[in-house]
Amino acid sequence: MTQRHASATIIDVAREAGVSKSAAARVLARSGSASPQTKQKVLEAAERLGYRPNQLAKAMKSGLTHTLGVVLPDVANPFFSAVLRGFTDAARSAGFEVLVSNTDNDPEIESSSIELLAEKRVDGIAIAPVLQRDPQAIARIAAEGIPVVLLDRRLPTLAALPLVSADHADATAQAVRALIDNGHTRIALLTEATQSLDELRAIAEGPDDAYFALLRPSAQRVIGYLRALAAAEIPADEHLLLRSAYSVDDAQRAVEAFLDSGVTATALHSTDAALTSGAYRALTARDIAVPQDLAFIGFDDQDWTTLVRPAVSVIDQPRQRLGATAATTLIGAIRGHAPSAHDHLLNASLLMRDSVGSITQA
Amino acid sequence: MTQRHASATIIDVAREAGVSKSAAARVLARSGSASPQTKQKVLEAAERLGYRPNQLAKAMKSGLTHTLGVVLPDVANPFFSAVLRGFTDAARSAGFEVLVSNTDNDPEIESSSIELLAEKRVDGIAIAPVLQRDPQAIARIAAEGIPVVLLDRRLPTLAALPLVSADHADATAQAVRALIDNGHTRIALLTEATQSLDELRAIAEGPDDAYFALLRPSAQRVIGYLRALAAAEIPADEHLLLRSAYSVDDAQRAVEAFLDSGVTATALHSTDAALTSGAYRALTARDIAVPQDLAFIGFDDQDWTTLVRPAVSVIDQPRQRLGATAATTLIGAIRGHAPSAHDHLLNASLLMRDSVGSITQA
DNA sequence: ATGAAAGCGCTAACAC
DNA sequence: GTGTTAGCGCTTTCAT
Repeated sequence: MTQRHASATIIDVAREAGVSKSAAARVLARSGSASPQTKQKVLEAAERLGYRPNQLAKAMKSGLTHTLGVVLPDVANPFFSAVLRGFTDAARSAGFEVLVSNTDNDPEIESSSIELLAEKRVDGIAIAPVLQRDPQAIARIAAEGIPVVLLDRRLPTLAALPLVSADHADATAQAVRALIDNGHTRIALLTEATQSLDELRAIAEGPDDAYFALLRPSAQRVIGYLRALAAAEIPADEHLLLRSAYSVDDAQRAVEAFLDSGVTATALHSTDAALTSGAYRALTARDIAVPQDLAFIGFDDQDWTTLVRPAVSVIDQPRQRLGATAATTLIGAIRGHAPSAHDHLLNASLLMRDSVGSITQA
Repeated sequence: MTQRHASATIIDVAREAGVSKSAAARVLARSGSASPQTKQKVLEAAERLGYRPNQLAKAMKSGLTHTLGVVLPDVANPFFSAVLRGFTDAARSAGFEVLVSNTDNDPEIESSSIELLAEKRVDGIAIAPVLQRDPQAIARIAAEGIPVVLLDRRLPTLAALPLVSADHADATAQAVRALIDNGHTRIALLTEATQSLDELRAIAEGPDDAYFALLRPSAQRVIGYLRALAAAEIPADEHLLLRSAYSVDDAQRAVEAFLDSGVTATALHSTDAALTSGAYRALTARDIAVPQDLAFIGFDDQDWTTLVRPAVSVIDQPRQRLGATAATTLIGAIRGHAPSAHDHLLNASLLMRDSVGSITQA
């Protein structure tokens, strides 16, 4: 079989330099010893031939490809594209390249992507997993000892794998506390969580952190809301929990319905980027004056939040840092030959802009 | 040397099945012939052992990694993240995985990225190149016969390489024509091109397409503007060419300065995503009523353009399709063993929304 | 139909 | 200090 783009091999270099294969290999890999003359002859020969080491061959010997895999729902989504940026930056500065896959939240695609990455012998994989009951592919590679880190979300059945995510509950709690500090007590929350208020309250109040940790981000955020309210002794109100599917349109509908319902609220916090866009659309569609009629805090520092007026206050997740942390965690596990132990919960921060006003005590 | 994550090899499978290595290889690769019994024994053994083909070894033999490289300025930039999405989708459906690199428009990073991809023996590389005078790394891999396609921009010294990009001149011309059709004649253009009006006009009027093709996107867009004006017999006016560096802030400053200058214009078109954000900021800062005081057409279908009011009309580049086309072009070149010949200029489209009004003829 | 053997490019003992 | 050799996992003649 002829090689496709026959570039010079170490053998070619050795022949050109008039030394043995291993002599050439030694100087090219800066390992072992070689006389100055040999060194020079080999280096010159390599230069002349435009020698380029074949990392495939190196990987076969060493078992290390210096390649990381990252499996995400969609790299075109601003959140994940920022995560990917952080991931590739950290990977590259440690000498790793990265192979990306999109899953579109399809479990089939996810598992085939993971299999492919494993066949390509990546040294580790970061996955923002599709939320499903039986993530076999992930479980399998993890069991085989390939370093894996979960991104953004955890799966109940994979509780043992390290997770890198924002501290979702705290993120939302920060927003709610800020609203409370500004005098708000009727605070609506737009969420895609589907659990009942009672169920969520039980978790929020319960001491069972293990159970909490297995919740999806959306639910953890509601927990943060409930805890912030409780800390301020503000009762939670079923009617202030606005439910929406994960889509801009549905979020808009949900918020419009709420605004039309007559339920009173002085503030609104949306707990996700898409929901935030939908909520904002609803506010404009219903001509709500922000922050006079309603204070508003969105989620994720999207471009548009500073382009509109008033500029929208948001909870900002450290997106790039999430990616970078995932990469370094993985690399640590690869280097340390030990499974990367614990979770990394990074703090989100509140970017206070002009969409929140103070309520003067009556 | 011990392998890192020793997964079963074809030898293990052969032993488990009680056949020879080559027998196992044949059934596992569905090549050559094997008796039904052998086939079954091998398949079962593979299943039992959780055999996973080692693509590294396959690649060593075949010289094909089924991996594509893509080198972009920044995957977190919405334009490039969409391009990347299209690229990975097309790659994956043809059985290729993709390795990404960010360059931040740094020539050093670009060339080292390319070298690394070449060392990993990717089958082809798509590059949105840093605009520089001497792109040695690209020239080198291209000379070695590795399939390369340029994305979005061309380099004068690499005129021979195929390019996949939007038809920049036509994109801008579409916007300008739409403004003209709505009665505008005083149309300002925000650009990062640095050539003088005379220089650009010479190219716009000249028959020298070869020279035009080597211009950077920003300049090609101005050419489209000049041609659209010329077609309507509207003279170009130096004062209507607003110059800005490639940044939101600088664009804002440029537009604000223009608005403050007293030069009259009834329409503005910004020729890039960042410039569009900056221009929009300036319009809000100066309280310009759009479209009454000024018609506005932006560039790239960014999220916020439909969140603000009035919704901003934009020129939309087929971002994902650009990426997908780059991938299929590359794959064609890989399969055909022939250098992918010609360019692909994809058409942008005008998304007419509410930021353009008609001028009633006086 | 099946097995033996060579070889892709590289590294690492191991002799000399 | 240098060369010989085996082998990473796989495909592919080539005999049998």
